[in-house]
Amino acid sequence: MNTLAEENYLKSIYHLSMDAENVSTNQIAASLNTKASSVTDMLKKLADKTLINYTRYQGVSLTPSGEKIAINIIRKHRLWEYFLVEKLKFKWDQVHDMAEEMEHISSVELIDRLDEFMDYPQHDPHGEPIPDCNGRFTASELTPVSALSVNDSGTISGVRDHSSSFLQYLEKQQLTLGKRISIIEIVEFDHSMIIQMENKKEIHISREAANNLLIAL
Amino acid sequence: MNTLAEENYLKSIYHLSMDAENVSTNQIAASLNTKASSVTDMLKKLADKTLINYTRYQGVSLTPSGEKIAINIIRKHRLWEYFLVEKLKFKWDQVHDMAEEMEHISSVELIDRLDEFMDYPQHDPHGEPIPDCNGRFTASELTPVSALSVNDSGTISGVRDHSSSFLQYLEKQQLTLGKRISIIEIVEFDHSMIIQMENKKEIHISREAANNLLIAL
DNA sequence: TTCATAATTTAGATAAGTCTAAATTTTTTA
DNA sequence: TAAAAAATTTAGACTTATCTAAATTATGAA
Repeated sequence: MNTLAEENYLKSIYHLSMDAENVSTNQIAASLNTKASSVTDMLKKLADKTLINYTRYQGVSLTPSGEKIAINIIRKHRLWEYFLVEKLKFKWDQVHDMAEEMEHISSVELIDRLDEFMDYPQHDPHGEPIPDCNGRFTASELTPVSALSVNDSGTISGVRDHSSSFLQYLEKQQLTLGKRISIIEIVEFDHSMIIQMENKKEIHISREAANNLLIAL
Repeated sequence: MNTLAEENYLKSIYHLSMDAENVSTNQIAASLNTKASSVTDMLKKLADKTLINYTRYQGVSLTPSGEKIAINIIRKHRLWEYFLVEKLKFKWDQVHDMAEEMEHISSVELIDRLDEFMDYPQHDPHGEPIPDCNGRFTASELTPVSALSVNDSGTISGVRDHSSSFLQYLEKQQLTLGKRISIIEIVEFDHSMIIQMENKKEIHISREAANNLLIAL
């Protein structure tokens, strides 16, 4: 088994690998709120266990076994988030920190039964896909609202920013998962957008918000 | 907040305090599978935090704040055990190790909502009482079967030994919580007992088993 | 293409929790 | 009640994961 710290490093490397082939020491340090020197120490340890590919000064990538562990942690995180929202009625902006602890509960059978109990959900409360018990999942093709043009429309299906301030803002504007929206106007000056909800209500959102709100076309 | 190790020490001291006023270093070491010297180190630390009363060579007891923490961990342990059995359909002999990890999830609101989700259960799957959100609970008066006399009867309401071997044995004999039994005969030679189930079936159990099976009269 | 700057690694230290072996205190027993 | 035995504590060491400060390597701008 792996320690809690090791699991957090693997998860962080996995997430950072979405954006780049190789992940840098500083990126990991920033994402885990530690110092680069601490990261280097841990990278050596993970490389010894062949969970990552690491050459000094060159950044790292996950090996197949490292990736498997990372995906399993992410599966647990997302299933527990789903549980917290669907069964315990938490709001989508409240569940991250709790799931951060729960993702380290080790039992495989527990998580498989939880999955079954909730009827095999496909997405967590923020629209992220939930890997199945074999680690397989399809990262659906989502587009940021900021990439749309006037008259385009789609269904809100995810967020890039999981901060509670952003999630609470969306909640207040009723910009929640599953809602259909269409683009009414794009303000040339600051790239803010006016969007229309199904109930015809119009909402004005910043470029920043549009960039972090994801749509299925 | 307290570390995982601290929480486990407090819980152990709490349980051991059921049998004796003051708990000894060796008792704690045995219950946590560590060495007495490690226990001494931790006792100093817990005493510094005023979670225990400790004088060298004299054993320890919990302070009110230490007891509060211990009871909270036990509440979490028992609620998660209930969840695992009632919602995820685990057997009563499978849940201890999982709950041992889950009891350290810190969120108070999480555990209170879990309690509500399950409709405020009073007992865990082994018959142990579940403290409420204020830490209050009534340790019901249970009698070991071994203390009964011929013709006495009662309802199986708890176990002293939580080992999976004992629990599996009980399950196989259908000696599960809620079943009514009565004493038919006590064998003088080895103090084993012949008991009768509601369906008239007779079962022969050892003194050892009778000692670990608890009855509400 | 060289040199300043940024990124990364190494060296050495620290804190938590554990251990073994030795020293001390308490308890038991003769 | 004094010695032997048992229980407990102390001393010193180890591991994991972290840190700061210094050294090294890589990168990018002139």
